[in-house]
Amino acid sequence: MAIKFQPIGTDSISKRIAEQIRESIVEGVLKVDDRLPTEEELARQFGVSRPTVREALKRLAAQHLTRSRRGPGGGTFINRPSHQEVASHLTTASTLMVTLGEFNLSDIAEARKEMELLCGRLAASRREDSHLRDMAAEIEVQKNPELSDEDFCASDVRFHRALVDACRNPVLQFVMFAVIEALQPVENMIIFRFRDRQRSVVQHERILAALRARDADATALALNELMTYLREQFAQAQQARELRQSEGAAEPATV
Amino acid sequence: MAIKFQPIGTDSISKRIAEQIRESIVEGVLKVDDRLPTEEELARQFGVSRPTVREALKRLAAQHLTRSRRGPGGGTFINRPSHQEVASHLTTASTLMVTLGEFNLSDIAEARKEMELLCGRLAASRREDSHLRDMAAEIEVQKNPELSDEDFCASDVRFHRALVDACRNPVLQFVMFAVIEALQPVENMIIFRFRDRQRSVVQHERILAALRARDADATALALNELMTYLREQFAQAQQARELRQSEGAAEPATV
DNA sequence: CCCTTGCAATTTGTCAAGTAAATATTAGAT
DNA sequence: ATCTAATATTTACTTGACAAATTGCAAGGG
Repeated sequence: MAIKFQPIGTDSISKRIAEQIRESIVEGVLKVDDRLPTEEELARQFGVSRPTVREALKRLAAQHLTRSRRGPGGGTFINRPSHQEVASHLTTASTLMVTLGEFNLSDIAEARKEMELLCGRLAASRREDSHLRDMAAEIEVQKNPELSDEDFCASDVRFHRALVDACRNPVLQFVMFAVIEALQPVENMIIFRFRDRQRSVVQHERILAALRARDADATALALNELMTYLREQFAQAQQARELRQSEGAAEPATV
Repeated sequence: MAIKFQPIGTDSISKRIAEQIRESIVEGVLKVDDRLPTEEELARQFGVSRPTVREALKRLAAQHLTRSRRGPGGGTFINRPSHQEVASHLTTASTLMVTLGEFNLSDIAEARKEMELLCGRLAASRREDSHLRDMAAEIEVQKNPELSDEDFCASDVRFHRALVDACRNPVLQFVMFAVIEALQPVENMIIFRFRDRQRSVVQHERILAALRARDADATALALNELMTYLREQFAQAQQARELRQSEGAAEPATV
């Protein structure tokens, strides 16, 4: 008898309570800014103690599904999921997956290349003058030779975010922000010892010119060159990092 | 005096504790499968009570950063973030954002079209025979006229997942699963009253044939047709839904 | 009459101590 | 030697209480 019984009460009470409330939200029973009953009332309704209810609410709060305020008129409310919060959540998750080696750098770099190419093509026809201004401003920043590596990298990220913004599709923006941000710490730590700033700036200017001319093919071409270049640098950097790590592992005392 | 005072200790203790532990994880102080001290010990170290520590741990558990087991040798451990868990998290978040109108359908449909086209192109050169088999199997399922609308839709999702799998980039797979899944409930509820199954199956077969021939352009062409067709159906469905909603709002008693 | 100040009520936040349940280890029994 | 039962450890949950924050109202002063 190798029947697969379904696990019954394996999930903890607080988890099941959180799950129940979450489902009420996605099914529309609880709407945005609705107020839940007080913790005491919830505890009574679920037939559990208040700390248990609180643990469930903390689970939901950790997912930005609810917020709580003290005092009269306070309580626990259903949150509208904001792009930023969910995106930051996604970003930290993806960053963690990179640092733990769940995704490797070349996979992310490839995904970024392909998706940014896509955004670039769309942006060529949809960009507004404001996007061009933002990108031009970042290029000016990047020309400053006094800039620290970190600041240069931050400006680079802003440039690419402006590019992605110009494609005017919220879903692509959402995803790309996470991908770009997930790569940033690595860029910060690794890339710049190999990277030629001047070359990046020239590429950025080519991209900007192509976007200004609303030329999708030229945009894709310039982006493709930049991304290919970046991927090479990544590969180099990753090799260097792996080398350093193995050296560090062999001789951990030299810290 | 319009000085902007910075909020001081506004964050709750449990939140700050969770934050501190989370940072230890991302900074690599705590590694995967490391065991945290017992709740009692943590409470002592942080100088707070055990329920407070527990709330912090529940926050982390909700993000799949930790897991807990009872008994000796039990405790709280650092989780390796699994693709599936994080993806499911992302999926529910994006589903919620769709249902709450944070993203609209046409934006998602466009993003899906563009990204799936991209996956298709990559898949043309990278697909394995196993992917072709999976897709062929789903097409066979879809040919069965006895199939319920729901089952047809589920098979459709599996077909597209197999297609995305064939591009062999974990990051793209990760993102696409969330996008495809986020659209599924809507497809389930709306699409099929407008959709011609036969036509979908024919398109699927064209895509499969193109992939089998490793012809990226043909794959993209076939996918583009299918996706364009789908987007039209979406637009139609959305209009119908909006119409129904406004009617329902005008006459809410007829439920 | 209006504005400020302070008090009270409400609700989340935290604490304390203890019981229940699960599970790995160890000792014991067959 | 192998299976079983006791035990210790650790999380899961309960009960009851107090602290802190925030809002609304009311009283007092201009």
